Amino acid sequence: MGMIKIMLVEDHNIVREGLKRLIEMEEGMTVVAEAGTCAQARANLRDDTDVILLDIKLPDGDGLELCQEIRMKTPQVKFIALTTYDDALFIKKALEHGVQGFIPKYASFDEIKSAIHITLRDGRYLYPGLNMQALMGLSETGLSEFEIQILRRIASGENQKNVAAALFISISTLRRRIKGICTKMGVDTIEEALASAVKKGLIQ
Amino acid sequence: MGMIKIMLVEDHNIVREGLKRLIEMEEGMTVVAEAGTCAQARANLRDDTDVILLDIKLPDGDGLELCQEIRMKTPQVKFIALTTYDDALFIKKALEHGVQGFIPKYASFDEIKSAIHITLRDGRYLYPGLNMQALMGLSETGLSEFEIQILRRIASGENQKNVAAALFISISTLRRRIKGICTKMGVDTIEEALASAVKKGLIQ
DNA sequence: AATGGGGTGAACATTTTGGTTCAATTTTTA
DNA sequence: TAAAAATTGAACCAAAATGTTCACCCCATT
Repeated sequence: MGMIKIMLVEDHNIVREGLKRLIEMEEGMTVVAEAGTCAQARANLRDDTDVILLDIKLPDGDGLELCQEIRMKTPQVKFIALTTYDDALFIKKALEHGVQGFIPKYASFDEIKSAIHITLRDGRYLYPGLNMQALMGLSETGLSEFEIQILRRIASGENQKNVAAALFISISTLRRRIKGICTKMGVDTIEEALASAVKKGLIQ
Repeated sequence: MGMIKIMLVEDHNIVREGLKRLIEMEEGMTVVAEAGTCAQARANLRDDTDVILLDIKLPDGDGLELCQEIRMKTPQVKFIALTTYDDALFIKKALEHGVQGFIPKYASFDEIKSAIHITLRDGRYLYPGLNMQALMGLSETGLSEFEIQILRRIASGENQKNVAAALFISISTLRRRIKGICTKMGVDTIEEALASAVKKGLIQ
């Protein structure tokens, strides 16, 4: 019959066990596999899975790569990412990796249930508040990929001379871009910009 | 009878609902109150609560201040903090605010149950792995409160001149401390140190 | 063809930060 | 107490980052 087969990939046992009990209490849903790491997910994946509820951040790697990998093997499976408010910026990237649904952890279980049903029916689902949040998060910074590259390199200890060389721009331009970054982020120093960028998950 | 009355303070609805179901399934435990924010926690607090399972990070403030506040009113209540691996550094601070128990979110529910029982029996509980993790976390950085102050100020956009003045040390000493911070953190630049510190939750 | 905007690079001066050394003071250790 | 070590502050210099101005090129508009 039409039992929805769900796999849980989530490193927090509390969340995973809680979700499992909640799902098992529902009619028409069952948890067929669980994993707390990317490695476990690869091992425990079952071909007949309908939906994978996936935590983006896993102890042994990025959940998104895992997602892309699994979709090669089992294209029919739908992914729903469990995000936190901090992860809103990842939505764009997650979509590129083939995640069809997004639901924040602060959502209620009823909302998760409908997320599962709607994702299976329509092939996609975006939690109502997330869309705006993501846009807000992006417009707050509005940084281009290039500007984020600059931040990443500075955050990894390179000086401006090397950053400019690595990105094939002059020191002048680099300085202009840094100033632009600070303006966009509404801060005064590159240090403040870095702290803010890390907080927002723009750089790892 | 000896029913343990539990309050849940946790902003992620999934976690909270899951915990609630898990607890309600247990003999001898019941959830008497819930909250997703500090404000809700103040409003929903009941005098007869035995244990509060508390997420440190809440949308409208620090769970630790809330903890201290509630302990004034209802001293008999025991607090168990739900931490993530990133929060290990907060253990020391949390202890000062009167948290008696610590359990990471990646612990299993069975471990949470025993955490609750042991905290009530002994007045304290520390998840086995956390102690070492916390020490590792601290030894990884080993930064003093003063050094963290420095990072915080630089991260908020102050230049070294102002930081030194604000902390009543000379520029020479400040520079020495900054160098010490970089050495301790194993990085080359203050920018890299900042990025790392934000990642580790040392500064907000 | 002329105009103007956006982006880039160079060339200054100035400020800020980092490297090094030395003297004075406090704290620890023998 | 005396010696050694750690901490602080000052001075000087080098390096890096920032402020400012100007010229150039590309491209779209007129």
